[in-house]
Amino acid sequence: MTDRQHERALRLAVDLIIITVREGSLQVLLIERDNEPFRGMGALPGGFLRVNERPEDAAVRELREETGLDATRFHLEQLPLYGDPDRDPRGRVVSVPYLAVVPDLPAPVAGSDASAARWERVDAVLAGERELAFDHEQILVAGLERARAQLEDTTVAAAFCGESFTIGELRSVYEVVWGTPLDAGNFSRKVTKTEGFIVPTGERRATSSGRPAALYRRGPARRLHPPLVRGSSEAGSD
Amino acid sequence: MTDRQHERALRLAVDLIIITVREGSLQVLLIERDNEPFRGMGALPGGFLRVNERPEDAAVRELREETGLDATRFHLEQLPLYGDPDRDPRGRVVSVPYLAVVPDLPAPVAGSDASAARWERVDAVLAGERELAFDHEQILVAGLERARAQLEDTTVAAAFCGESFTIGELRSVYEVVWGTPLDAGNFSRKVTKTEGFIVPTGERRATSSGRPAALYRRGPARRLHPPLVRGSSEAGSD
DNA sequence: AAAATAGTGTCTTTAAGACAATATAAA
DNA sequence: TTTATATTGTCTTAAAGACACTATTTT
Repeated sequence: MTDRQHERALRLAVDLIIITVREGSLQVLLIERDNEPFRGMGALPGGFLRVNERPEDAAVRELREETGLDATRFHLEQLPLYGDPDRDPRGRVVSVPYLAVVPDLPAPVAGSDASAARWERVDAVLAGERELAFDHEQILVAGLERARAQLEDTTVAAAFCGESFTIGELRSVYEVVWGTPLDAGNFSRKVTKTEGFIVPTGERRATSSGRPAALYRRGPARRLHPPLVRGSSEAGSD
Repeated sequence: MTDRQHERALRLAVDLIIITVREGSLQVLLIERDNEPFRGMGALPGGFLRVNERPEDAAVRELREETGLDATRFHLEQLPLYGDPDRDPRGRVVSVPYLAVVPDLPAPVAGSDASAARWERVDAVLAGERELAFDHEQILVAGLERARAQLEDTTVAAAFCGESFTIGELRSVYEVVWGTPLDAGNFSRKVTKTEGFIVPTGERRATSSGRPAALYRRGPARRLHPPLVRGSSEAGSD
């Protein structure tokens, strides 16, 4: 078998699904492509793997280059790759998606390469208001489903919050990401009784109105047993 | 940025973690390498992706070439890839693992390419009795953990069994894969009451001794809710 | 006081898990 | 009859879920 790699060299790309909860909605970090193909369309941040570079290192580097974010502060989870031969018109590009869940950050773009990086509402993107380049919508959908599943049996929801947060804020993360209301009382009991999920700081925070809530920070536990199952509670305030 | 891919071309390989329950133990399909590097050592079946080939198609092709098995009959699940720059002494090779759970098959090797394919006990391999090439032991361990987790909330255990099977055989799959005994009565109730997991054939099968068991085949359900949780029952026959 | 949100009490239901009891076969 | 495995019964406990109720703040 002859070595004809030069005919159509295979390249490996990393793509980043960076999601957060902002302004009461689930949002994803997108860049605007300023090169062909798909010029002007939205895309997940990402880029090609360098020779002798580990995929995860490439993900951290690309995120910094394109958005100014420091991914070493977050947990990046590698998801199954996308490798259809014709998924990229530029040639044979296999994409490795990385998922990160981050708190509401002040501004995604610092003094960065592609300064067109910005948060966009996931519901708007999936409703077709913002068309994504390549198969990035498909990759995004898979990443979202993964994140939703992760909320069930990991403590990753706390990664959506800042350093300290109230139980109501944490519940809001679940509600926004899952798109379903949860019973406030039952949720409160669940997270406080799950060893190591959240630890009280002793302080309180006054919200706009109502009784001020106790503040917590993320605990050492990373897995939730028993899990916090989706599609459970239907009760809301209305 | 210059295009210097030819310096060290990146290749994508697929590796297959094919596991089964045979002779009362969990076994994995391994080949013996007859080329350098790692000549004579065990390895997961696999090989390089061809240009314009989808990764999953490559997995099916390599499995057939190396072991004679037809992977289109099984469900192949893609796992996170391994891409450290120095994981393969031949060059820059990124490996995509695929996991498949199969019933006890008559003989893995037909008239195949590498006729050295054979089932080996997972416990023996992990005990170091059989050293694996590359980082295949690490890949195997990740695949096994994935399979164990899948037993919890999917019906994949039935894929370890033949066309028809008894509840006891299904339970044995769980016990062998998880390495823990389960309570026969509780297990029986759980799987029969989970809608769509197994459907009775109406027949019975006489085992070596004892009351003959009813036969079932796999049902349409693919997910288990509520899940069948590991580390649950400690009770066994002794 | 009224409104709003935080957090607790309590009841019901579901399911897990332990383990006894029964059923049906072979030796 | 003994032994072995299958299957059902029953009780206990853990946890989810519904929802009423109390607590503490702002307006």
